[in-house]
Amino acid sequence: MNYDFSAIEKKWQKHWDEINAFKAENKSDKEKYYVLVEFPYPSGAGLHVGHVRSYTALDSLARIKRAQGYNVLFPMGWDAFGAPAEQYAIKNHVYPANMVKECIKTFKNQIKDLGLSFDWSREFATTDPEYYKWTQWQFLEFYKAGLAYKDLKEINWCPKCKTGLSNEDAAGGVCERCGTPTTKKLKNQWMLKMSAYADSLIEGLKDTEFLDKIKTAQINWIGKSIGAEVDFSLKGLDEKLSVFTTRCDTLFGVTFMVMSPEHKLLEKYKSHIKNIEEVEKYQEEAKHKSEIERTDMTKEKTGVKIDGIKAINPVNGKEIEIWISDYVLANYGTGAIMAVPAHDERDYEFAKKFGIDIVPVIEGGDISKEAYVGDGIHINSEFLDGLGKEDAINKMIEFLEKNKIGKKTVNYKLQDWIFSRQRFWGEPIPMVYCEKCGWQMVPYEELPVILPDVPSYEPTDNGESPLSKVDEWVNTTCPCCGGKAKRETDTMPNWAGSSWYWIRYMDPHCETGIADMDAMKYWGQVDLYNGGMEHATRHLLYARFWNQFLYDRGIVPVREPFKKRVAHGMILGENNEKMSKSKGNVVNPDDMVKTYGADALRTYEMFIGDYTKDASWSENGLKGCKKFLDRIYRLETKLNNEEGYSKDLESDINKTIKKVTDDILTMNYNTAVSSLMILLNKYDKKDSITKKDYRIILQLLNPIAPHITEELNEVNKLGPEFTKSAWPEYDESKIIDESYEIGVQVNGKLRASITVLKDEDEESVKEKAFKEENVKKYTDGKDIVKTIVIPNKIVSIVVK
RNA sequence: GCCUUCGUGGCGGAAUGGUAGACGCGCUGGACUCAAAAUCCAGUGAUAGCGAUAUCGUGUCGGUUCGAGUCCGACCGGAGGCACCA
Repeated sequence: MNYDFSAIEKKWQKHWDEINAFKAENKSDKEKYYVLVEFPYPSGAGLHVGHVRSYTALDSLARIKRAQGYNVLFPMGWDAFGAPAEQYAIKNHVYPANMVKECIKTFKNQIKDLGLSFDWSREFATTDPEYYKWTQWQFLEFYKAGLAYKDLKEINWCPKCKTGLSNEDAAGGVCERCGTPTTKKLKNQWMLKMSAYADSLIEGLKDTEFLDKIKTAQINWIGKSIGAEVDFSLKGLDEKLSVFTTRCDTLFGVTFMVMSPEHKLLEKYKSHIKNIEEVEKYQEEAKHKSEIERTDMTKEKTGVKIDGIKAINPVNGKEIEIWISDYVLANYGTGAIMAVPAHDERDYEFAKKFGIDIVPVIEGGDISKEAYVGDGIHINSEFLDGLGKEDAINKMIEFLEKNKIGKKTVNYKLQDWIFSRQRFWGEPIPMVYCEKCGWQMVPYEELPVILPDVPSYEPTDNGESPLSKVDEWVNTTCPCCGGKAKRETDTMPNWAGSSWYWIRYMDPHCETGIADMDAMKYWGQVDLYNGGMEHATRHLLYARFWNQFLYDRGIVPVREPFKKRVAHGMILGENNEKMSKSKGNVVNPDDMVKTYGADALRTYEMFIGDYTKDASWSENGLKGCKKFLDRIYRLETKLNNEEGYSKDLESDINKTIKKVTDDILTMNYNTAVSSLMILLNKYDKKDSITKKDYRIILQLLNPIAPHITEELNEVNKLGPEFTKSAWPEYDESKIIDESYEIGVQVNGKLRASITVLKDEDEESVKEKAFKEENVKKYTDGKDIVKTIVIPNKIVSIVVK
């Protein structure tokens, strides 16, 4: 159809800009609604059709909420620190800030072309000094609270990126950025004491409406486990080796102990170890293995027996061997375990390989074949004999605590957040080191610590940040004594800027704090937060931790930042595979907007399928949606001069108002679009429609296809602009049908269908059912066992 | 291995335990046209039949129910997450 959709779209986008149609006010009598979509990384590749999907989805929701009288905050900004900009800088030897500016410009233009109702007056980038000033300020808050500390730590190290990584960024033993297997490296790092919030992060989930799978992912990541710490004394030494166990009831089955190769006691008692060379060789090997190699479960167990040191089992005084093996992790529990080969698969495998005793203490299974990990009655366990698992654990803890050889303990997989990166493109950590005074905070009036330009953006081979080469920046004076001091040259991780950005949106230009308290109190929680599943355990956990900390410091008024979290599905290529340049299946939203228009692209992406599930792209599907909009356009030729709704459309119209409203607010966009298609089909069957008929279908479609609907509403003089109109209500009395066509089943098989009045008398419905020829055919001459009439639904006849 | 999910036409996908396949794509036939595109009309799960209709049909096998895509159990397959966490 030839109408100039590009001109129409441009016209309305310009108009909305001019009248500030989507500006959210911080002072309002209206009820607030805060919709947030994760801000994008403005990469050079530009917008992806996946962005269009989630942005449009939340946009249509925001538009309805506004029309329903809410003061809606729907902001957009840029998460612009991080790898791609830095990679580009390294390659082209340019300061990343300029490149980032260019990318943001492109991204923003692409987003603007889609007619999304973002409040652009609140836009910012995490790389703006006005923004990262406050990121640095908050770091100092962590420091003041004792939750930011520098520590010599075994950290995850990516040999390719030459930087340290948090545990979250090195999940699975590979670097999140480049996929290189990570190794361990001892390094002085800034850490945030996230572990202090482990329980609080689990507890807080109760106050959110996250999807269960997101909650589960977080709970698993935090990995809380309740057990006991038990002290084993070392024979002939005034020393004890502590272990953490969830099964202290199996203590009588302990036949050896295993320390991680990194365990501190190995260094301390070096002189007592007769085979120290062998031990050190093993330690060296473990160090050079990548995390993947170390945690590969299919590999055979390895280990070295420590010759010269033995432990005493505290419950029975038996002497047991101590081994070192890399299947024991240094950073979980105490870094050492008590091994119960009879009832633990890993210990069993180890014991079998090295010929260590296996003593069963729980009845069941056959320990000559495998470790028995099931429940059962305790045996060979003196005072625990005859007890079940729960009782035995309780009794043992009581025993341990009474004899001061152990206590009940809780352990978490969640570690402190490694917050240092030896990279250039990140927020400088605002700390100064003075030989005399130690670590000092950069004074508040000197914030932000501006990221300077450097001669080279590459990470250095010695594992220091490129910033360390900028002498005039590094060398400074100590805020405490005024003497010579050096700046911290590590930068913050990519996740820092995104850990509080939703707060800044509430008051983006605030100069006295991260945001004004009144603004934060007004906007409160984000009502709906949309983002990818890949952020369920990283961004979302960091952000919640950060916010809970701010809450505890009295800086923000709410403890949980996000009320509801939803995740969109991916848009795959036409070949059902993830879109990628190498597969050549990337669809560029710009091209689609040019060819079919933003409205058609938006409608298609809403229609493509279940919002939360992956869907594959189909250009024919997009064409179909363009056709739908063309048909909507053509309705103008059918306008008559009658008032109100057409009588015969009233019921359908009211039903559609209800359906579209409910569907969009519950994010069932595909069925919202389809119900509008159904309504259009009804309109098309008629010779003419009224202005009111036309306006309502345009208004219902407006949140999804905002430009063309405004245009048609205007040129046909149907009513005020939709951005200035209240969302329509439906008339309950009009959506009730007067009659229904219902099925008649005989012995569960459909044999006929009859028309009945609403709530028609049961006897009369039965009568109609039995009058049907095809029903008679299956019931005549048979015993009618029973007849079930479900009002307005179905008649079910059972015969014999 | 554990956890979470999902299995419906040629395709994307609809279905509060109540007439499976809405809506869209594609395809077939027709109208309009010199022709094409666009548009409009009709048809479109499989099998049999001119047809009314019948049988089969929501991954497989069972179960509950008057009635199961939907609930329960076992299994098969795909996707995602976790995984030597003591």
